[in-house]
Amino acid sequence: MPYPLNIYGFPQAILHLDANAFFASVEQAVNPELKGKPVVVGKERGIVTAVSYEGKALGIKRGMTIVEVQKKFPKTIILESDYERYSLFSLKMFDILKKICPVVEEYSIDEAFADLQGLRGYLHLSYEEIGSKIKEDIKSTLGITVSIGISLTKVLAKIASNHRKPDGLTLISGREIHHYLKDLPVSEVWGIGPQRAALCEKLGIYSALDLASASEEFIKRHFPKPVYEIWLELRGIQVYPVVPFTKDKYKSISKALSFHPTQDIEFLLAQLSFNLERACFKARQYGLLAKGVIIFIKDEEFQTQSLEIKLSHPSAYPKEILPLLKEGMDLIYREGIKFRQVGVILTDLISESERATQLHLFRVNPSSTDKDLKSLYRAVDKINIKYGRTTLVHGVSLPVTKEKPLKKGSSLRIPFLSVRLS
DNA sequence: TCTGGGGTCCTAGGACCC
DNA sequence: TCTGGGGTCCTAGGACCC
Repeated sequence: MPYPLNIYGFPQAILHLDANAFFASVEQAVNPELKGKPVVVGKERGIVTAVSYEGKALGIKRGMTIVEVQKKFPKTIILESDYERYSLFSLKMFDILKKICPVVEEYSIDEAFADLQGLRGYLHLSYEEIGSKIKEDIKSTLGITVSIGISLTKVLAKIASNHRKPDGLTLISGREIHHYLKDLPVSEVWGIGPQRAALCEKLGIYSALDLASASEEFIKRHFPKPVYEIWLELRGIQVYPVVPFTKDKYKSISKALSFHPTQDIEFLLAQLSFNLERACFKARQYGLLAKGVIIFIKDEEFQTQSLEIKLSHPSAYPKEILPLLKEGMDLIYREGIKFRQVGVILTDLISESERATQLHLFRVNPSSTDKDLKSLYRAVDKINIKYGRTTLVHGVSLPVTKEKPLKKGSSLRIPFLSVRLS
């Protein structure tokens, strides 16, 4: 098993931190009475979004319906999720991590990577001691446990943190890699999903070690680039860097909702319009404008069709964009076929300030309609933030809001906006 | 759990241009 | 006018992640 690099120690190291059953753990930390008991989060959605380890031991899994849990495991404590609380814990958890290792990539609400290169000498601690310290600090401060993996690359660090949990600490050095890959199904490697796993199997690759042991030439011939990168990472060669910037800019913003399959074009357009409104609302909240919009529809067989529309100027205003989407919809809608989802993606996002600079550069004054739109939507946003997101919608979107009417809601049409009064 | 929503990145094929 | 090769850019659709 040739591992050409990094077998003599740890010239570089990446740490992966994974909070265990995060949402449920936070609830248990906040309310000590829940400790040691099966706890499930997700009451408001009707399906399980997180399960405490006590619940997992009983056999409760993510995605189960709440009703099923109540019936089969009546002693389970079922809670609504509280994202603000989880975000706060997440923030504090990452702060603790950053205090010890400054180069941190916040990967998701409950996961992070850290670059440990050079830290041993600086902290006078071994990698193992660094990992232990992080775990202890998080446990004593926040009352939750995390699993930590340390290895040469992100992919290996992921495997390490996953190796023992909850509350695990696993180091994988270069010369130990094959021990950890030997019995690991290839489908459990980060970046190998169902499709690539199936391709692996067809080629006689079953374990992560099978993949790592294949020749470079073989990998390049049979797999797309991402798998080649994973192959390198499995062999201890860093491809994916730790990116320590907090993501504050979106590259795209999408909104889509599923519904019972239908061919009712009015309804599909309403969905499209409603999704556009939601996406634009989010873009405006972030001060972003889109230069392009993609619309997509999924039929009953989950086949997707999409169409990209370029905007003549950056916008986050449904009034301007909607007519174009209607035209686009005509192009991808097929008569006699039922669809289960339509969605929009705002792409090529730029910030409003960039837009302003561009206007300045080209000595173009924002037209009065531009300003009107801006102030109109500013007012709309204000109302929707205060009274609920479907208080003010475009008339076209109305069939969607009718689908789930607000209590005591009635509606009133004004030229292109509809007002729901409650 | 045959399929929830919101993201990112990759790729194959066509258009267009020397 | 036709043929050929090669680069770049764009678009639609996949695949994967949490």
